[in-house]
Amino acid sequence: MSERPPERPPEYPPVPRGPAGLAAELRTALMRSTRRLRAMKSDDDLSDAQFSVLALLDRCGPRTPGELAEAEHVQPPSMTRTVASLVERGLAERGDHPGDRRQVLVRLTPAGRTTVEETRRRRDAWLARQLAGLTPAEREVLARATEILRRVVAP
Amino acid sequence: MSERPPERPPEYPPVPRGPAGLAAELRTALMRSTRRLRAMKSDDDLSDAQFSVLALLDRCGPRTPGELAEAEHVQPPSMTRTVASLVERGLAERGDHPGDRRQVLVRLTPAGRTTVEETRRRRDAWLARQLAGLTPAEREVLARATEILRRVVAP
DNA sequence: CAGGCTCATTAGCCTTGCTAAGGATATGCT
DNA sequence: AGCATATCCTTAGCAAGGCTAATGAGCCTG
Repeated sequence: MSERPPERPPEYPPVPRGPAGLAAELRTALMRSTRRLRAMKSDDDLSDAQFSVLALLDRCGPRTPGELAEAEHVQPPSMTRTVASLVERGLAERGDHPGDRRQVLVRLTPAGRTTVEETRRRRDAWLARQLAGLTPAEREVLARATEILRRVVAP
Repeated sequence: MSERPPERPPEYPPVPRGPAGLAAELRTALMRSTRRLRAMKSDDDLSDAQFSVLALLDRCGPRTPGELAEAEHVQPPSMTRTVASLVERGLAERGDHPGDRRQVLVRLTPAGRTTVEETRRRRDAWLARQLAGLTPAEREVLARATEILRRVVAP
């Protein structure tokens, strides 16, 4: 087996074009990119879970905790906690659900809306810098890949 | 502001081609894809952190905890714990470092090698099925995007 | 050979996932 | 109507996996 391997890991293999091989390389690239993006957040930032819910509320409007849990692929108690942390910070608020008093409608506060926009800008800054170093043709490939990914992993 | 919004969220906007706009849409697509992939793991599977280290050891050969921590963008104590869990499961083992007895070399066991290959196959299966439904041209776009992402987020 | 540095580990905290269980409200059946 | 069941959110308690601070072993420099 490999004893002490070379200092620099081997060059990347070419990306296969068939579904199985492509899946392996694409998955790795997606995971690593996401990890890298995640690492760019500052310490006093919102957590991932918090920001994700905030962004969802911003994009889709008021939602019940159950809907949020389903959208985030999380169990309801986890969402209860995330929502509670947002409410504590004054970024969201719970309100009555019209017509079903078991349910609750979570909505952004004005502060929440501001925060989501600021955070988004900040988180995108690093990636935007990297993309600025690419050629227009390369950005075109990424833009088209984005569209394909949206469909492939559509909820 | 938006009161009870439409049931179906609005159609996705077109993906901008400039760095800033592209960054926003690309980041979202990456995050969501990764979340979706992550959700595909079965319950008795390795955790993300565990699998990631196992895969790294498989790809790059024996490494010290410190090197692993750096590669995973994690603090050393976190890696100590992850490595410990892999050792407990019999998937990795600690061995002496030649020439520096403070350090430790973590390496895969044969069981670890088998596990990483199986897990990889299983995790890729879902994505491969989705990709099989695309046209060759679309897969070509994803393959080229993979190559670009590798460079963009390179460690 | 003494002091300081590096590496791994331990201890202890926090967040965020989970399941199980509980309370309030809605719904459906008789 | 009245009671059983279902649905929805929440509470309680556990586990995983981040983090920092502190510890101990081994290396190295002056």
